[in-house]
Amino acid sequence: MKQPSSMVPTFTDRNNISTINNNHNGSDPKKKRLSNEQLELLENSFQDEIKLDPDRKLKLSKELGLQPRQIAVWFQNRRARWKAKQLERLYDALKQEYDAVSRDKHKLQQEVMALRAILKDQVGKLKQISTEISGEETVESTSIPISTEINTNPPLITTNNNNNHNQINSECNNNNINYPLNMDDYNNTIMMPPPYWPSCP
Amino acid sequence: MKQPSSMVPTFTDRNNISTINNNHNGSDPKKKRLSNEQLELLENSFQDEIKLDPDRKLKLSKELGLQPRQIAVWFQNRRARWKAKQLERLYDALKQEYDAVSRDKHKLQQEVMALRAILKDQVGKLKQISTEISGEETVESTSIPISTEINTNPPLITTNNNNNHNQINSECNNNNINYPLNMDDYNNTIMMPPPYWPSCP
DNA sequence: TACTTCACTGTAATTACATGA
DNA sequence: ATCATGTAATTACAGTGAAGT
Repeated sequence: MKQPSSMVPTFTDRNNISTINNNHNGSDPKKKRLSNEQLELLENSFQDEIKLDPDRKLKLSKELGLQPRQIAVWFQNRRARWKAKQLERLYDALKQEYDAVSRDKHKLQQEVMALRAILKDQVGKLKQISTEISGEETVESTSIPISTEINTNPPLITTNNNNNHNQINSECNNNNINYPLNMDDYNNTIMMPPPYWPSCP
Repeated sequence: MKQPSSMVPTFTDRNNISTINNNHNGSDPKKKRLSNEQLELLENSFQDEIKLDPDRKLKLSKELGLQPRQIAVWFQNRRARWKAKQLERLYDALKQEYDAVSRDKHKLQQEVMALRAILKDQVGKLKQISTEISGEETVESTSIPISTEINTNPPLITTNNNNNHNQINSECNNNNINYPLNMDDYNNTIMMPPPYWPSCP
């Protein structure tokens, strides 16, 4: 139905894929992406120190032929990216811990049940014996403590079995509509209709 | 009806400000913030459907007086933001689950120890009695199962006791240097020297 | 039929700018 | 001034489906 194709010249320039591009270290008026060399130096500098003092800024500015402003901006963006990545890592680590503790809990539940069974058995024996004798010393410590209300639930939180919440995107034709996106990341995990953003500040 | 200067008090009126400044380093104001009205409509549309089909795009484009391209870009960025927020929410939820399971585990450990103590006591009694009698029926089920190697560790992962990994930033003078940023989020949790990015092959 | 191209979608990463503390 | 954070826009890549060959 929609086949006008009379739109403005589409900007879908997926051409000029010069594989290992970024060879233009000269003076392009439109130069957007930083060259690999520049990136490498910036990256090294970042690894060295996540913060940028004015001296370093000026030094990098000269070395890379970029405006000091660009250096500052790059560092700010880099820190933001790093923080986002950090959250991701944190999540993964926590997930592992959670799984481990979950397993432990399950094992302990099994053990508690087993111990209770044994204890019951022992108490029975003890009772029996003490009855057989004469009932001289009735066992008094039959008070098996009641389990202190622990959730015997299944994992409860879904947390997506597949750990990789990043990059899945393989095939996800949910219905007839083709969604090139992983709905995995959208409707997954738990509740929450789209969250209506922190709507003012 | 609607005052042109500052309507919609629900949002911080940044659009007013944007009319004033926009004079940076000798560049014309190309960057444009969307008006609150536009944002509201886009936001509502986004809440309605996180994905943008061409029809809606055109419709919004006309309604808001924006290029279709801008609508698409806005939705893309909005999805990215939403996903980041989602990860944050996921983390918080998982953290809560983790804490709950941790508590359960601890309780179960206590219970196991208590049960073992009782059992030991019972077995002792049983043995004593059966010895007193004559030793006719030595108790055979003395095999208390060995705890199946469960970590009795403290939390192990730090995961920042304070749940709010966002916005802490209160005071974190780690050493003498004062970092205006929450080093909480930087050097916290675990290992990992700054991660040396996927160095772009 | 299969293969290639085109037009478009999407994500992910980047760059740059704006604002508030 | 810096920084964190939110935003807008750009770039690069991948996937899809409808032609065109």
